[in-house]
Amino acid sequence: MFQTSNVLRRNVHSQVTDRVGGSIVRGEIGIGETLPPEMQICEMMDVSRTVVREAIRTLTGKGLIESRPKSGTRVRPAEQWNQLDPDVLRWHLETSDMDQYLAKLFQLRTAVEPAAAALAAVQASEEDIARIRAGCDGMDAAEINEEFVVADIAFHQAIYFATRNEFFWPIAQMFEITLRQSFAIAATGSHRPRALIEHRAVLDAIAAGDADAARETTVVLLAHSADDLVRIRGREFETTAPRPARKR
Amino acid sequence: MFQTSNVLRRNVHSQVTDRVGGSIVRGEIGIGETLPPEMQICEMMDVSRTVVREAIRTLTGKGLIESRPKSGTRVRPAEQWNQLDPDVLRWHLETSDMDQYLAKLFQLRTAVEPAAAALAAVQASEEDIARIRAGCDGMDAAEINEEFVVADIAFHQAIYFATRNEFFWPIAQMFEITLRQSFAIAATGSHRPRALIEHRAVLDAIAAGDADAARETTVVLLAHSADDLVRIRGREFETTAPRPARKR
DNA sequence: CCGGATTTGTTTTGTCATACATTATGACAA
DNA sequence: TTGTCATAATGTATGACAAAACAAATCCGG
Repeated sequence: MFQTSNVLRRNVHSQVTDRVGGSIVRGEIGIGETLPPEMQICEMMDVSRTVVREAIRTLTGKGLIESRPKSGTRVRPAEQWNQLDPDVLRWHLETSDMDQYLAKLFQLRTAVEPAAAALAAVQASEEDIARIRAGCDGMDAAEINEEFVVADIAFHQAIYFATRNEFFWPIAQMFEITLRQSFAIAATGSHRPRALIEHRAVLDAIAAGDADAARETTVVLLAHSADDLVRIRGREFETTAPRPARKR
Repeated sequence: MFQTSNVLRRNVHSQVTDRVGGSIVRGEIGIGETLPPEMQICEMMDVSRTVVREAIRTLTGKGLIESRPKSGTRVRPAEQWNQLDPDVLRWHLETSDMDQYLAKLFQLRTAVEPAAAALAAVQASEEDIARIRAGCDGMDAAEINEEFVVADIAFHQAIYFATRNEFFWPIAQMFEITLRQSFAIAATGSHRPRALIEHRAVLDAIAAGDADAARETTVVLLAHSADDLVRIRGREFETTAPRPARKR
């Protein structure tokens, strides 16, 4: 329990948060179970109670646990965790593999991003559009793979922000984690030109205020990205997306 | 600054969290600005530094602020807040009006819920389906309006949970807040029978494992719900949804 | 003698106060 | 410009006490 992460963090309470949070997400403490009393955790980790309590407050804020005098601090049902929180996400990634994460992320993107693009087409300000365009230009100018991925991610994030609906924003945050974990997701080689064209198509639709076009171009873009992913990672992703113009 | 909320909470640091968090979401502290030093907040609210620090940790955990020695505690860009966090949501609701909240929530639901239903059709376990069915039955058996809304919400939440993709779950959480704030959103009078039929249709599609049917029935259900909302609240909602079978 | 309400006790979190450590920032000096 | 140092803020530790919740023991009426 409370295995030490190899990541060195600035202050002590962040480290404790990391260890306890990791243990919970990893399932070592189980839903509904109570963690050890604060004083015991202090001894286990050789830190003061101040630090332990602040870590507990952080985790409480993320919805992982809840405390009551006498009865102790219990792990809440996973359905109530802030699953999109960067830390929770990171702890998940330390457990489950990248493929599974990417599959789930793609399920979410397939659900949300077309609608987000449509919304952006209606709601985006000049600055929002400039930001999306900057992403495109960045992909264009990218020389190494890493620059390309960074610009790509910035492009997609900008679309979520351009919806002017803050409930879409946490999804954009998730790309940061993806970024840090893997640079191998970029469209490689011959696929890059096509990706660029498709990104421009989305940009143009949003800039023109054409919601339907924005949605459809995004559907195409995501479908091709999924194909690339399958090719790279060698695994089928259960998106259950309405494929753009097929049987149905 | 730090206006006292009329909500009485159990422990002191929750109250401080409420006041400071509210001030930030309300925009009284502005992005990038630093809040007063901890000791000053202590004096302002007449509490110990322990309490203030734990409140700050909570808010840090929700992505609202970040602290550094000497330079102080600054408000982070709203794009990095955990906008789906129940507390953040509540603070938003104390500021912006319910109509605006409902409109944005509906934009999100329109984007996500059809895909979530489709995913659920593929992924749901027997327990998941039983849970969805329980929502339906609850709506059926409901006598007063309040019971109907509770069951309705449980139904939709169950669909998100049935996706077996935890990234969809925080959206289901949002319904709790809606619930607490307003019971006037239910389908009223003559609309209730139709709502029931449409909910059953979604349930049947999911139970049958038919992803396409689940998606389409959900689109219809949401479109009609939106119509009801417009009728009740008297306001047009910008969903930019692909209307089911119309011009386009 | 029994059953239910009440009291008391104990454990754990919640709050306070104080002292000191650490770290960034900005001013001053080389 | 660069380096050093003072300073002001957050970070950490410790010890004490308050409050709450659960459980056991106790009291009292039947």
